[in-house]
Amino acid sequence: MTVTNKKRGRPRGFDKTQAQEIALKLFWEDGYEATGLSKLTKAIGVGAPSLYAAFGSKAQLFEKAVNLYQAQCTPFFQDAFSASNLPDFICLLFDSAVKSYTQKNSGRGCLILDGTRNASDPEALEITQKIRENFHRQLVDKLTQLGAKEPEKMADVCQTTMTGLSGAARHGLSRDKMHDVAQILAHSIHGNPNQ
Amino acid sequence: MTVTNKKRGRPRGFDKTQAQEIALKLFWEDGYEATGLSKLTKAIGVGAPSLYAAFGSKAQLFEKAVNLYQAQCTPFFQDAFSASNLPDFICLLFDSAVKSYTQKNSGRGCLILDGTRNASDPEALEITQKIRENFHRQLVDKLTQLGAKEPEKMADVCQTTMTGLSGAARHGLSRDKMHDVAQILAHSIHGNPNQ
DNA sequence: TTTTATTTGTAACGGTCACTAAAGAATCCT
DNA sequence: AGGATTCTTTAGTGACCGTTACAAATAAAA
Repeated sequence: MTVTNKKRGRPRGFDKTQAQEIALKLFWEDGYEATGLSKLTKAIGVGAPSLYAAFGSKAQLFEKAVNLYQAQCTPFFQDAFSASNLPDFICLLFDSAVKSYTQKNSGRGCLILDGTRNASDPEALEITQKIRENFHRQLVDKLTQLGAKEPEKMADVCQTTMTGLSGAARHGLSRDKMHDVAQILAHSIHGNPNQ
Repeated sequence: MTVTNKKRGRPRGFDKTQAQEIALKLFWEDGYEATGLSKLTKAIGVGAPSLYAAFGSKAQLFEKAVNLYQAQCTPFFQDAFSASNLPDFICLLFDSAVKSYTQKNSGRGCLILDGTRNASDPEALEITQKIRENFHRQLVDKLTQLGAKEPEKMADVCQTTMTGLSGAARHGLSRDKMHDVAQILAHSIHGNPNQ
Protein backbone atom coordinates (compact mmCIF):
# COMPACT_ATOMS: atom_id res chain seq x y z
CA MET A 1 0.00 0.00 0.00
CA THR A 2 1.71 3.16 -1.19
CA VAL A 3 1.33 6.53 0.47
CA THR A 4 1.62 9.73 -1.48
CA ASN A 5 2.90 12.67 0.54
CA LYS A 6 2.32 15.25 -2.17
CA LYS A 7 -0.13 17.94 -1.25
CA ARG A 8 -2.80 19.15 -3.57
CA GLY A 9 -2.39 22.89 -4.12
CA ARG A 10 0.45 25.17 -5.05
CA PRO A 11 3.64 24.18 -3.21
CA ARG A 12 5.12 26.50 -0.62
CA GLY A 13 7.82 28.74 -2.03
CA PHE A 14 10.04 28.86 1.07
CA ASP A 15 11.44 26.51 3.67
CA LYS A 16 9.34 26.60 6.82
CA THR A 17 12.13 25.47 9.15
CA GLN A 18 14.53 27.99 7.69
CA ALA A 19 11.92 30.71 8.20
CA GLN A 20 11.67 29.71 11.86
CA GLU A 21 15.44 29.95 12.17
CA ILE A 22 15.49 33.45 10.73
CA ALA A 23 12.59 34.45 12.97
CA LEU A 24 14.44 33.01 15.97
CA LYS A 25 17.49 35.10 15.18
CA LEU A 26 15.45 38.29 14.89
CA PHE A 27 13.30 37.67 17.98
CA TRP A 28 16.41 36.77 19.94
CA GLU A 29 18.28 39.89 18.89
CA ASP A 30 15.57 42.51 19.26
CA GLY A 31 12.89 40.94 21.44
CA TYR A 32 9.33 40.03 20.55
CA GLU A 33 7.73 43.44 20.18
CA ALA A 34 10.62 45.22 18.51
CA THR A 35 10.62 42.53 15.83
CA GLY A 36 7.94 43.70 13.43
CA LEU A 37 6.27 41.78 10.65
CA SER A 38 8.09 43.87 8.05
CA LYS A 39 11.48 42.88 9.51
CA LEU A 40 10.41 39.24 9.48
CA THR A 41 9.01 39.18 5.96
CA LYS A 42 12.01 41.08 4.59
CA ALA A 43 14.54 38.79 6.28
CA ILE A 44 12.71 35.62 5.30
CA GLY A 45 12.10 36.95 1.81
CA VAL A 46 8.41 36.25 1.67
CA GLY A 47 5.14 38.15 1.67
CA ALA A 48 3.12 38.64 4.82
CA PRO A 49 0.20 36.44 3.66
CA SER A 50 2.60 33.53 3.14
CA LEU A 51 3.84 33.86 6.72
CA TYR A 52 0.28 33.96 8.01
CA ALA A 53 -0.72 30.96 5.89
CA ALA A 54 2.23 29.02 7.29
CA PHE A 55 2.19 30.07 10.96
CA GLY A 56 -1.13 31.77 11.71
CA SER A 57 0.09 34.84 13.55
CA LYS A 58 3.17 36.64 14.83
CA ALA A 59 2.72 35.05 18.24
CA GLN A 60 2.48 31.55 16.78
CA LEU A 61 5.60 32.12 14.70
CA PHE A 62 7.28 33.29 17.90
CA GLU A 63 6.20 30.05 19.58
CA LYS A 64 7.81 28.01 16.79
CA ALA A 65 10.98 30.08 17.03
CA VAL A 66 11.03 29.55 20.79
CA ASN A 67 10.70 25.79 20.30
CA LEU A 68 13.68 25.91 17.97
CA TYR A 69 15.53 27.98 20.57
CA GLN A 70 14.92 25.39 23.24
CA ALA A 71 16.19 22.66 20.95
CA GLN A 72 19.35 24.67 20.26
CA CYS A 73 19.81 25.39 23.97
CA THR A 74 19.50 21.82 25.19
CA PRO A 75 23.05 20.77 24.31
CA PHE A 76 24.41 23.77 26.22
CA PHE A 77 22.79 22.61 29.44
CA GLN A 78 23.10 18.86 28.93
CA ASP A 79 26.39 18.59 30.80
CA ALA A 80 24.99 20.52 33.75
CA PHE A 81 21.89 18.34 34.06
CA SER A 82 24.00 15.19 33.98
CA ALA A 83 26.17 16.41 36.86
CA SER A 84 26.30 14.01 39.78
CA ASN A 85 26.79 16.46 42.63
CA LEU A 86 25.47 19.83 43.66
CA PRO A 87 28.62 21.98 43.24
CA ASP A 88 29.23 20.64 39.75
CA PHE A 89 25.60 21.23 38.78
CA ILE A 90 25.55 24.86 39.91
CA CYS A 91 28.91 25.60 38.33
CA LEU A 92 28.07 23.95 35.01
CA LEU A 93 24.62 25.53 34.97
CA PHE A 94 25.97 29.07 35.29
CA ASP A 95 28.85 28.39 32.92
CA SER A 96 26.47 27.00 30.31
CA ALA A 97 24.27 30.03 30.71
CA VAL A 98 27.17 32.39 30.08
CA LYS A 99 28.25 30.45 27.00
CA SER A 100 24.72 30.31 25.66
CA TYR A 101 24.05 34.01 26.35
CA THR A 102 27.23 35.29 24.71
CA GLN A 103 27.42 33.34 21.46
CA LYS A 104 28.56 35.03 18.30
CA ASN A 105 26.12 35.23 15.39
CA SER A 106 23.06 35.21 17.60
CA GLY A 107 21.24 37.41 20.04
CA ARG A 108 22.77 38.08 23.45
CA GLY A 109 21.06 36.88 26.60
CA CYS A 110 18.22 34.41 26.83
CA LEU A 111 15.16 34.52 24.58
CA ILE A 112 13.00 32.89 27.25
CA LEU A 113 14.12 35.16 30.08
CA ASP A 114 14.36 38.44 28.19
CA GLY A 115 12.69 38.09 24.80
CA THR A 116 9.27 39.20 26.00
CA ARG A 117 10.38 41.67 28.68
CA ASN A 118 8.18 44.78 28.44
CA ALA A 119 6.05 43.11 25.77
CA SER A 120 2.31 43.61 26.02
CA ASP A 121 0.98 40.75 23.88
CA PRO A 122 -0.43 38.28 26.46
CA GLU A 123 -0.03 35.38 24.04
CA ALA A 124 3.72 35.94 23.74
CA LEU A 125 4.06 36.52 27.49
CA GLU A 126 2.34 33.23 28.23
CA ILE A 127 4.65 31.30 25.91
CA THR A 128 7.83 32.31 27.72
CA GLN A 129 6.26 32.22 31.17
CA LYS A 130 5.18 28.61 30.80
CA ILE A 131 8.67 27.61 29.71
CA ARG A 132 10.16 29.38 32.74
CA GLU A 133 7.73 27.53 35.00
CA ASN A 134 8.62 24.25 33.36
CA PHE A 135 12.33 24.98 33.75
CA HIS A 136 11.71 25.79 37.41
CA ARG A 137 10.26 22.30 37.89
CA GLN A 138 13.27 20.76 36.15
CA LEU A 139 15.57 22.68 38.46
CA VAL A 140 13.67 21.57 41.58
CA ASP A 141 13.78 17.96 40.44
CA LYS A 142 17.49 18.00 39.73
CA LEU A 143 18.33 19.88 42.94
CA THR A 144 16.24 17.39 44.93
CA GLN A 145 18.07 14.49 43.29
CA LEU A 146 21.39 16.03 44.24
CA GLY A 147 20.32 16.43 47.86
CA ALA A 148 19.90 20.19 48.09
CA LYS A 149 18.45 21.15 51.45
CA GLU A 150 15.94 23.66 50.10
CA PRO A 151 15.47 22.76 46.44
CA GLU A 152 12.61 25.22 45.86
CA LYS A 153 14.60 28.17 47.15
CA MET A 154 17.74 27.03 45.35
CA ALA A 155 15.77 26.81 42.11
CA ASP A 156 14.69 30.43 42.61
CA VAL A 157 18.31 31.35 43.28
CA CYS A 158 19.45 29.62 40.10
CA GLN A 159 16.74 31.12 37.94
CA THR A 160 17.29 34.59 39.37
CA THR A 161 21.02 34.31 38.73
CA MET A 162 20.44 33.16 35.16
CA THR A 163 18.05 36.07 34.66
CA GLY A 164 20.78 38.36 35.94
CA LEU A 165 23.33 36.85 33.56
CA SER A 166 20.94 37.21 30.65
CA GLY A 167 20.31 40.84 31.51
CA ALA A 168 24.01 41.49 31.96
CA ALA A 169 24.64 40.01 28.52
CA ARG A 170 22.01 42.30 27.01
CA HIS A 171 23.59 45.23 28.80
CA GLY A 172 26.84 44.44 27.02
CA LEU A 173 28.94 42.80 29.73
CA SER A 174 31.75 40.86 28.08
CA ARG A 175 31.83 37.07 28.03
CA ASP A 176 34.99 37.06 30.14
CA LYS A 177 33.52 39.27 32.84
CA MET A 178 30.32 37.25 32.82
CA HIS A 179 32.35 34.09 33.24
CA ASP A 180 34.02 35.59 36.30
CA VAL A 181 30.63 36.58 37.72
CA ALA A 182 29.22 33.10 37.12
CA GLN A 183 32.25 31.49 38.72
CA ILE A 184 32.17 33.70 41.79
CA LEU A 185 28.45 33.14 42.28
CA ALA A 186 28.64 29.39 41.73
CA HIS A 187 31.62 28.94 44.06
CA SER A 188 30.00 31.19 46.64
CA ILE A 189 26.76 29.24 46.64
CA HIS A 190 28.13 25.73 46.83
CA GLY A 191 30.90 26.79 49.16
CA ASN A 192 28.27 27.92 51.63
CA PRO A 193 27.54 25.09 54.07
CA ASN A 194 23.93 26.29 54.40
CA GLN A 195 23.02 25.06 50.92
CA MET B 1 16.12 95.63 43.62
CA THR B 2 13.02 93.45 43.25
CA VAL B 3 12.93 90.31 41.18
CA THR B 4 9.70 89.16 39.55
CA ASN B 5 9.44 85.42 39.03
CA LYS B 6 6.28 85.60 36.94
CA LYS B 7 6.67 84.43 33.39
CA ARG B 8 5.28 86.40 30.54
CA GLY B 9 2.83 84.27 28.55
CA ARG B 10 -0.08 82.02 29.37
CA PRO B 11 0.61 79.97 32.49
CA ARG B 12 1.00 76.20 32.22
CA GLY B 13 -2.23 74.39 32.91
CA PHE B 14 -0.70 71.39 34.67
CA ASP B 15 1.94 70.65 37.26
CA LYS B 16 5.19 69.66 35.60
CA THR B 17 6.53 67.67 38.56
CA GLN B 18 3.25 65.81 38.92
CA ALA B 19 3.36 65.00 35.21
CA GLN B 20 6.84 63.54 35.69
CA GLU B 21 5.54 61.42 38.55
CA ILE B 22 2.72 60.04 36.44
CA ALA B 23 5.12 59.39 33.58
CA LEU B 24 7.47 57.62 35.99
CA LYS B 25 4.70 55.34 37.13
CA LEU B 26 3.74 54.42 33.57
CA PHE B 27 7.31 53.95 32.30
CA TRP B 28 8.09 51.88 35.39
CA GLU B 29 5.06 49.64 34.95
CA ASP B 30 5.16 49.02 31.23
CA GLY B 31 8.65 49.94 30.07
CA TYR B 32 9.73 52.75 27.77
CA GLU B 33 8.45 51.55 24.43
CA ALA B 34 5.18 50.07 25.62
CA THR B 35 4.33 53.42 27.19
CA GLY B 36 2.88 55.39 24.28
CA LEU B 37 2.22 59.09 24.06
CA SER B 38 -1.53 58.48 24.21
CA LYS B 39 -1.18 56.64 27.54
CA LEU B 40 0.92 59.47 28.88
CA THR B 41 -1.31 62.32 27.71
CA LYS B 42 -4.44 60.53 28.92
CA ALA B 43 -2.98 59.77 32.36
CA ILE B 44 -1.56 63.26 32.79
CA GLY B 45 -4.71 64.83 31.43
CA VAL B 46 -3.07 67.08 28.91
CA GLY B 47 -2.72 67.40 25.16
CA ALA B 48 0.30 66.12 23.31
CA PRO B 49 1.55 69.58 22.29
CA SER B 50 1.58 70.64 25.94
CA LEU B 51 3.78 67.68 26.81
CA TYR B 52 6.12 68.51 23.96
CA ALA B 53 6.25 72.18 24.93
CA ALA B 54 7.14 71.18 28.49
CA PHE B 55 9.56 68.30 27.90
CA GLY B 56 10.63 68.31 24.26
CA SER B 57 10.18 64.66 23.40
CA LYS B 58 9.16 61.29 24.80
CA ALA B 59 12.80 60.43 25.49
CA GLN B 60 13.38 63.68 27.38
CA LEU B 61 10.26 63.11 29.46
CA PHE B 62 11.62 59.63 30.17
CA GLU B 63 14.87 61.20 31.31
CA LYS B 64 13.02 63.47 33.75
CA ALA B 65 11.03 60.49 35.03
CA VAL B 66 14.24 58.52 35.47
CA ASN B 67 15.75 61.38 37.48
CA LEU B 68 12.71 61.31 39.73
CA TYR B 69 13.09 57.55 40.00
CA GLN B 70 16.67 57.88 41.14
CA ALA B 71 15.65 60.43 43.76
CA GLN B 72 12.96 58.08 45.03
CA CYS B 73 15.38 55.15 45.06
CA THR B 74 18.16 56.84 46.99
CA PRO B 75 16.58 56.36 50.45
CA PHE B 76 16.17 52.65 49.74
CA PHE B 77 19.90 52.20 49.23
CA GLN B 78 21.15 54.77 51.73
CA ASP B 79 21.49 52.26 54.56
CA ALA B 80 23.46 49.89 52.35
CA PHE B 81 25.92 52.57 51.21
CA SER B 82 26.54 53.65 54.79
CA ALA B 83 27.44 50.10 55.84
CA SER B 84 30.82 49.80 57.46
CA ASN B 85 31.77 46.26 56.45
CA LEU B 86 31.49 44.10 53.36
CA PRO B 87 28.96 41.49 54.56
CA ASP B 88 26.57 44.18 55.76
CA PHE B 89 26.90 46.09 52.50
CA ILE B 90 26.10 43.10 50.28
CA CYS B 91 23.24 42.00 52.49
CA LEU B 92 21.68 45.46 52.75
CA LEU B 93 22.22 46.10 49.04
CA PHE B 94 20.30 43.00 47.96
CA ASP B 95 17.63 43.52 50.62
CA SER B 96 17.11 47.11 49.53
CA ALA B 97 16.84 45.96 45.93
CA VAL B 98 14.11 43.47 46.81
CA LYS B 99 12.17 46.07 48.77
CA SER B 100 12.52 48.62 46.01
CA TYR B 101 11.58 46.15 43.26
CA THR B 102 8.45 44.81 44.97
CA GLN B 103 6.71 47.96 46.22
CA LYS B 104 2.97 48.24 46.02
CA ASN B 105 1.50 51.05 43.92
CA SER B 106 4.44 51.17 41.55
CA GLY B 107 6.02 49.12 38.81
CA ARG B 108 7.83 45.91 39.71
CA GLY B 109 11.55 45.58 39.13
CA CYS B 110 14.00 48.35 38.39
CA LEU B 111 13.32 51.09 35.84
CA ILE B 112 17.04 51.52 35.16
CA LEU B 113 17.78 47.82 34.74
CA ASP B 114 14.63 46.75 32.90
CA GLY B 115 12.76 49.84 31.72
CA THR B 116 14.48 49.99 28.34
CA ARG B 117 14.99 46.27 27.82
CA ASN B 118 14.19 45.46 24.16
CA ALA B 119 13.68 49.14 23.43
CA SER B 120 15.07 50.42 20.14
CA ASP B 121 15.24 54.18 20.78
CA PRO B 122 18.99 54.85 21.19
CA GLU B 123 18.28 58.00 23.21
CA ALA B 124 16.35 56.06 25.86
CA LEU B 125 18.91 53.26 25.86
CA GLU B 126 21.72 55.71 26.50
CA ILE B 127 19.91 57.28 29.46
CA THR B 128 19.65 54.04 31.41
CA GLN B 129 23.04 52.74 30.30
CA LYS B 130 24.86 55.80 31.62
CA ILE B 131 23.13 55.46 34.97
CA ARG B 132 24.13 51.80 35.14
CA GLU B 133 27.74 52.76 34.38
CA ASN B 134 27.64 55.45 37.06
CA PHE B 135 26.18 53.00 39.57
CA HIS B 136 28.94 50.55 38.68
CA ARG B 137 31.54 53.17 39.65
CA GLN B 138 29.72 53.81 42.92
CA LEU B 139 29.79 50.09 43.64
CA VAL B 140 33.49 49.81 42.87
CA ASP B 141 34.26 52.77 45.14
CA LYS B 142 32.25 51.42 48.04
CA LEU B 143 33.61 47.88 47.63
CA THR B 144 37.15 49.24 47.52
CA GLN B 145 36.53 51.25 50.70
CA LEU B 146 35.29 48.11 52.43
CA GLY B 147 38.38 46.18 51.42
CA ALA B 148 36.97 43.83 48.81
CA LYS B 149 39.75 41.86 47.14
CA GLU B 150 38.44 42.24 43.60
CA PRO B 151 36.12 45.25 43.68
CA GLU B 152 35.59 45.37 39.91
CA LYS B 153 34.48 41.78 39.73
CA MET B 154 32.40 42.10 42.86
CA ALA B 155 30.66 45.14 41.38
CA ASP B 156 29.76 43.03 38.34
CA VAL B 157 28.48 40.33 40.67
CA CYS B 158 26.33 42.82 42.57
CA GLN B 159 24.94 44.43 39.45
CA THR B 160 24.23 41.08 37.82
CA THR B 161 22.44 39.89 40.94
CA MET B 162 20.36 43.07 41.09
CA THR B 163 19.51 42.63 37.42
CA GLY B 164 18.39 39.10 38.23
CA LEU B 165 16.26 40.31 41.12
CA SER B 166 14.67 42.97 38.94
CA GLY B 167 13.88 40.40 36.25
CA ALA B 168 12.51 38.00 38.81
CA ALA B 169 10.24 40.74 40.14
CA ARG B 170 8.97 41.41 36.63
CA HIS B 171 8.40 37.69 36.14
CA GLY B 172 6.12 37.75 39.17
CA LEU B 173 8.26 36.18 41.89
CA SER B 174 6.80 37.09 45.28
CA ARG B 175 8.52 39.51 47.64
CA ASP B 176 9.00 36.74 50.20
CA LYS B 177 10.66 34.39 47.74
CA MET B 178 12.82 37.21 46.43
CA HIS B 179 13.85 38.03 49.96
CA ASP B 180 14.95 34.43 50.44
CA VAL B 181 16.90 34.52 47.19
CA ALA B 182 18.61 37.77 48.16
CA GLN B 183 19.49 36.44 51.59
CA ILE B 184 20.91 33.18 50.24
CA LEU B 185 22.99 34.99 47.65
CA ALA B 186 24.25 37.65 50.04
CA HIS B 187 25.18 35.14 52.73
CA SER B 188 26.79 32.89 50.14
CA ILE B 189 28.94 35.66 48.73
CA HIS B 190 30.24 37.18 51.93
CA GLY B 191 30.54 33.74 53.52
CA ASN B 192 33.01 32.78 50.82
CA PRO B 193 36.57 33.45 51.99
CA ASN B 194 37.61 34.20 48.40
CA GLN B 195 35.78 37.53 48.36
C1' DT C 1 -9.76 19.21 -19.20
C1' DT C 2 -12.12 20.47 -15.48
C1' DT C 3 -12.27 20.67 -10.54
C1' DT C 4 -10.35 21.28 -6.15
C1' DA C 5 -6.89 22.76 -2.96
C1' DT C 6 -3.11 25.55 -1.51
C1' DT C 7 0.25 29.39 -1.91
C1' DT C 8 1.44 33.49 -4.05
C1' DG C 9 1.73 38.75 -4.88
C1' DT C 10 -0.82 43.08 -4.69
C1' DA C 11 -2.96 46.10 -2.13
C1' DA C 12 -5.19 47.44 1.33
C1' DC C 13 -7.54 47.35 6.24
C1' DG C 14 -8.21 50.04 10.75
C1' DG C 15 -5.28 51.29 14.39
C1' DT C 16 -1.46 53.28 16.77
C1' DC C 17 3.10 55.43 16.72
C1' DA C 18 5.81 59.89 17.91
C1' DC C 19 5.25 64.37 16.62
C1' DT C 20 3.64 69.13 14.97
C1' DA C 21 1.38 73.28 12.19
C1' DA C 22 -1.89 76.58 13.11
C1' DA C 23 -4.83 79.32 15.60
C1' DG C 24 -7.09 80.69 19.80
C1' DA C 25 -6.57 81.76 24.83
C1' DA C 26 -4.32 83.61 28.84
C1' DT C 27 -0.96 86.09 31.01
C1' DC C 28 2.71 90.11 31.51
C1' DC C 29 5.02 94.46 29.80
C1' DT C 30 4.82 98.92 27.79
C1' DA D 1 -5.40 99.42 25.15
C1' DG D 2 -1.93 97.07 22.40
C1' DG D 3 1.94 94.15 21.67
C1' DA D 4 4.72 90.35 23.20
C1' DT D 5 5.08 85.88 24.97
C1' DT D 6 3.74 81.40 26.33
C1' DC D 7 0.52 77.68 26.63
C1' DT D 8 -3.68 74.95 24.97
C1' DT D 9 -6.76 72.93 21.67
C1' DT D 10 -7.88 71.06 17.31
C1' DA D 11 -6.61 68.56 13.87
C1' DG D 12 -3.56 66.41 11.31
C1' DT D 13 1.23 64.56 9.54
C1' DG D 14 3.64 60.32 7.47
C1' DA D 15 5.18 55.98 9.07
C1' DC D 16 4.54 51.77 10.91
C1' DC D 17 1.74 48.07 13.40
C1' DG D 18 -0.41 43.18 12.81
C1' DT D 19 -3.54 41.32 9.74
C1' DT D 20 -6.39 40.12 5.69
C1' DA D 21 -9.48 40.24 1.03
C1' DC D 22 -8.82 39.14 -3.36
C1' DA D 23 -7.36 37.16 -7.41
C1' DA D 24 -3.61 35.11 -10.11
C1' DA D 25 -0.54 31.05 -10.00
C1' DT D 26 0.52 26.24 -9.37
C1' DA D 27 -0.05 21.88 -8.15
C1' DA D 28 -2.77 17.14 -7.65
C1' DA D 29 -7.25 14.70 -8.20
C1' DA D 30 -11.48 13.93 -10.90
